[in-house]
Amino acid sequence: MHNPVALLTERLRAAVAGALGPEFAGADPVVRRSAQPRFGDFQANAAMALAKQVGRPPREVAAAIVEHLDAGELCSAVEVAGPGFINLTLSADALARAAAGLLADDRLGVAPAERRRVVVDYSAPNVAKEMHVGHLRSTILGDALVRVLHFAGHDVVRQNHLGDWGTPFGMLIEHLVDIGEQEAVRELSVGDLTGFYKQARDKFDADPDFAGRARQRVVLLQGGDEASLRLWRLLFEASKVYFNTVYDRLGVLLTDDDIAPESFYNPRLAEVAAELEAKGLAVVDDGALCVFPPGFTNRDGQPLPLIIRYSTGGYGYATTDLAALRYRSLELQAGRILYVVGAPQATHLAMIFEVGRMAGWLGPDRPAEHVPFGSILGQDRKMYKTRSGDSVRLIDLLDEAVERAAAKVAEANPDLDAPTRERVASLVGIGAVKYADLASDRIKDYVFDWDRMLAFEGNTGPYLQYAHARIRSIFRRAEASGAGGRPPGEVVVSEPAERALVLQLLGLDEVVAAVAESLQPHRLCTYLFEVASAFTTFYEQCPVLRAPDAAVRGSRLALCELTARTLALGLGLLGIDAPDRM
RNA sequence: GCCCUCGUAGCUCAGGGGAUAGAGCACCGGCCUCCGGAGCCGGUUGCGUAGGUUCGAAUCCUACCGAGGGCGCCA
Repeated sequence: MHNPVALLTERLRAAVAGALGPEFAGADPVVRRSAQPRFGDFQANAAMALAKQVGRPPREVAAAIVEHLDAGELCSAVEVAGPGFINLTLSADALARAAAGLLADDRLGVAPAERRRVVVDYSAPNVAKEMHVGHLRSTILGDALVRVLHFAGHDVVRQNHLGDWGTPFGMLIEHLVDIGEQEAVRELSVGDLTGFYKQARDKFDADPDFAGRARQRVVLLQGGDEASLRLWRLLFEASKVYFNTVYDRLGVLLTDDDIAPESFYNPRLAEVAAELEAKGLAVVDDGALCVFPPGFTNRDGQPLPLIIRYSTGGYGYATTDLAALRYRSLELQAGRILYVVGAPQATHLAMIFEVGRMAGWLGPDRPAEHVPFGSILGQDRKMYKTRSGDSVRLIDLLDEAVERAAAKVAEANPDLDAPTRERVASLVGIGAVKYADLASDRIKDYVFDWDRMLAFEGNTGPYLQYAHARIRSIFRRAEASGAGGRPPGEVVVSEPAERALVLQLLGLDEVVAAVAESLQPHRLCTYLFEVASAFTTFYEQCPVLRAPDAAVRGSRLALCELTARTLALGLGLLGIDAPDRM
């Protein structure tokens, strides 16, 4: 245990119980990083609230807590300040011991969480349809959350809920028949999905004959017609090839094993409908089988239905979503089910979850959570589009990112050989796009801006990658000078910049736990940026290679090592690679 | 009409019960012959509005204003 907040909370908790009686043993001491250095490293803010409860002056309560506090080997100073804050300053020894602990720990102090099976639904592109910026957020956020949850110690099950079923497939299959199987497969697998879909759509709208064939084809397909299914599989497989090239480019963890498409649930739809009916939850309304979860109303204030079975007898996405929810809960045995899906689907998912609870598939011990996110906007504050008004193809966006990054990298470091430069450009370009997406609170829309995301200054991916590469270069230089960089020495914390850096490095456990709980990767981004900032100050004020003596030099190299590892690990949890040179 | 989300510095964003609200960019003025400026220091400007809860509110609640989104057989 290297997490100072956790350590101090434990000690303060005992002190509160000692000072005020065992009935207060459960009270949260409210330990936080201090707002300013003159208030110490941490502060415990519980005394004011507790004073109210026990009817004693807050400073007196704070003093009593301090009196009962056993933190001698942790703190060099403990004092009551202001209205009743308890300011805690960690001793240099405690900081040095904690830093040494981090250095010896592959997990850099991150304590494993109580293991749960967490199902994460994300990405979910549509077969025979282009991946665009909307899929970008779900894919990147989902990937980062999967990595964080896994590292935190959970058993993560990825679910890529591909859109591969429904009415559009009639027209897509007929279009495939029209242009020939080989040509269709070629177009789709190389990524000309926009053209393919649009042509089918145009014919559907313009040609009544084609539209009729398309409708007929849907009936055949959903009726299990083998010839139609074979054509449908062609579409599916070709699209999968394309999706995998995009995923590969993006560097996300999704594989074919994670694909659980809509069609996977087809055999379960009738079952779901029957179960909801049997439980008395679903009723027929206007010929459609519906569930009316409480609390949802339509325009006219009437109860809003979740339609389980259309009056035509077909099933829609609501039923598929319910079948998926049931599968994840009962068959995958999920302890937590996450949906990384855009904010506009909030009402739909809330209804799905409510029905899931009514059906007994969800409960307090197995919750489903919507992880909503906002839209990507252009500089005009409207949905990010190309100049011609089309949605931006994800693959084009990634190409442009790498191209722009290549120019930046060539400028920053002209000495890199061509293959390295190419590799670094890819890591920096993709990293920049990912980081820009992850760095602000996901619930808000964010403004897409190439210049800002690729800047080497500010809270950006390239800045953090650069910070990491620069630290690695210190070690290369140390080794080249023959003085030897490794193994790093024993940590000694004396300078203010050193203690600030160590304090920051000790915060990883907290932030990883916070991200795993709140599902907000931007907190990790903020943390990493603060690590890099603290390092910059340290590097500015504390000579490393030209330190006054070998012991100080060894200690500072150890701090460099810890910082580099923290940055690399943290970026890795966001799905971003940190090259050793760039 | 009802519901959801958002509104913090000129711009892009953190902070989401605790002390004097921060960062990057932009602007102005200084500094450093520095381990690859990821430079450093100082200055200017801000919590949409009005109430309420609280020892304490940018943070929680209510209303209003503004922006975006959703609201029955598409997914």
